[in-house]
Amino acid sequence: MDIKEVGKLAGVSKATVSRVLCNSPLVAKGTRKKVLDIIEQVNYLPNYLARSLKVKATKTIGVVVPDIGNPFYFEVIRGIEKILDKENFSIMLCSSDYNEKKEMRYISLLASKKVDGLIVAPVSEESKGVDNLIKWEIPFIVFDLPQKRLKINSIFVDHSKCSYMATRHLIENGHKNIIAIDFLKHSQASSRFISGYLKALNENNIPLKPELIIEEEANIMGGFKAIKKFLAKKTFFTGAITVCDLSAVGIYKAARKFNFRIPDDVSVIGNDDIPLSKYLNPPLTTIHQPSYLLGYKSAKSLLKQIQNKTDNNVEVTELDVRLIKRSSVKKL
Amino acid sequence: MDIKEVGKLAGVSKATVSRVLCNSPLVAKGTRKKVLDIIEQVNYLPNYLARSLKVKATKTIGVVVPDIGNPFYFEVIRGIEKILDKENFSIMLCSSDYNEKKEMRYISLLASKKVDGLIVAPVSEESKGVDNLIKWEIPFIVFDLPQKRLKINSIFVDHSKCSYMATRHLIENGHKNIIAIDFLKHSQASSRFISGYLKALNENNIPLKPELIIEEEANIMGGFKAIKKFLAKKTFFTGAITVCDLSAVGIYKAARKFNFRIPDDVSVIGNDDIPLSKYLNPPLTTIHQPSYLLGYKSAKSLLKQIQNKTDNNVEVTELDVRLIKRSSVKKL
DNA sequence: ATGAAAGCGCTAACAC
DNA sequence: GTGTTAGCGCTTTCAT
Repeated sequence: MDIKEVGKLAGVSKATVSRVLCNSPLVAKGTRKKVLDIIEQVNYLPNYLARSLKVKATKTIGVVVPDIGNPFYFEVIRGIEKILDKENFSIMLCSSDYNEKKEMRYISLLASKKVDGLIVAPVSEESKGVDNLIKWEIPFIVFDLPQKRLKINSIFVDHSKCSYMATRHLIENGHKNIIAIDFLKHSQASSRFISGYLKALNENNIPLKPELIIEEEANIMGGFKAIKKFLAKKTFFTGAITVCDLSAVGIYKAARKFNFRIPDDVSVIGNDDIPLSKYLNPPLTTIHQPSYLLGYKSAKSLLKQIQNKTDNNVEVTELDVRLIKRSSVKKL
Repeated sequence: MDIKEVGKLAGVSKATVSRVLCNSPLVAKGTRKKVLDIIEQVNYLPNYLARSLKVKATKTIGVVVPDIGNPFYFEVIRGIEKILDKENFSIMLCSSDYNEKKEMRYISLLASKKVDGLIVAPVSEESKGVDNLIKWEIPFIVFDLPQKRLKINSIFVDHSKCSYMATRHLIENGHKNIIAIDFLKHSQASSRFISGYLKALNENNIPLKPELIIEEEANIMGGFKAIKKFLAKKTFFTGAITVCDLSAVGIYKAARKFNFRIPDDVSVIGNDDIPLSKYLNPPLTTIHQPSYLLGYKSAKSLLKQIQNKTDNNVEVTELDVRLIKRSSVKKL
């Protein structure tokens, strides 16, 4: 069933049907009703594919995040959804699994599907996918990880600041042997998370022990594995910072399994402050990141970009983070 | 940049370009290379919109869930994503916010965008959106809430069984005054959650007190509000069952705010067993639902449906649930 | 092995 | 106000 057929049944041309579908004022009241009745009757469903091909807009935007299973990104997506829904845009969601190849593939895919724009949380600071977006002249905005090449719309949080604050807080509480659990990089990108950690150690004249740094998947299992490895190597530590709260939960898991206590035996500080962190046992001390806002602002900015094609000035916004003290850190 | 232009640059017709794009064997090796080189050179991006219009398939499926912010649905989506990704399908994600109107709107939207199929967790047992899907002859599968009209592909969990098990467990622990926090219905649909609760009370000769039943949004805030209202009315209770773990967390929140203890003052049992429940303080006793599997199986079944158009037998699968005893219930 | 041409379902410019 | 028509960018017969 297409507009042509609807037109035939209503005794008008397909152009007229199209007009009533688009709410064009150029159609007589009676005709409109006639057409609408037929549409109702035959349960006609417009084909947006055809429409999009013609008008060169799909009213959908693509979102690619590193891990759809992380509540942090969920919050971001909620923020995106909130504003996109208002403007009748749909979301196409992809999870790159912290994999640059996959990220690249998804970005191409979404571009081919002619999304009107993309919101991407790149896996590295030099995403090849982002380079292509520029080449293809597709509106997009990057969040979470700032990209090194400056002139790109982005809104982010300084990850090195997060790890710096966490490490410093631990140091202030008398900790010197602090492990850092970063996310697993599928390339040898430099890590802002580690650089903040280093800075804090440095400022306090604590020599770096490289064996205290580890990379694992940024989820519960990853955090668990990290601790398992440290324990196996009999590494001594009293504090831990993690790249995300989920990894910190992995430490909680390890604590039950290997019989150590948080914070009595090890103090832990997470990063991102997912909604459930405050209800953990013990409530997790963490660095709060404005995840919902990250999504909200990204979507808003992208939409603006899509709507006023003219306005080409780039916006780079850094959002604040703050330390949330709860009960997973003990003073030595 | 389109295939015609690419063809011109490569000195062939657009038909030939299309053939190399589709990996057709009917193109000479040399020609293929020539075309591929140009494509690479000019950074050509195929337009899947046009392709989809022609081949009548979009390689994307629509997913509509009641609440994208609930980790339970996240898990489901992870399961869906897992298998769809393997088959190179994309996901269009929508959140109906437990609102039937919105659910209907999204289903129409996705249908208009010509998704190849839909996975929907309907808000009610008689979803109007689902009715339309049948009319439009679009492949789909329903999960979570079984629909009353039988002949529909679905895979679900019996919610009345969940609440029954939870209530019974509380009764076995000596509780008689048990509140039930259901999700907020925007229509007056009957609730399977409540019916299981009723059944357990009945079997144990505990008279129903209607004032112990409440409907709130199925999230942390909703659970919190429910308790606030009970407290305001000085309702007496020692146990609580909730429609999802997030609502149970709302009780945890209320416990801190209003100074009661879990499980000493009130025992609580959640429902769905989100990944973080075991790390809560105290670890939450709950009914485990196979969320990831729900998504995984739904996607698998939908894909089968899409691929063998012939095979029209419907599959109705009920998945098992089980009580997970942790530490949020106290024996009276 | 390649090209010409029809057509997927729609919109919009143009004619009346 | 309404109809006719030319595309949007692609795939796919049908010729050659």
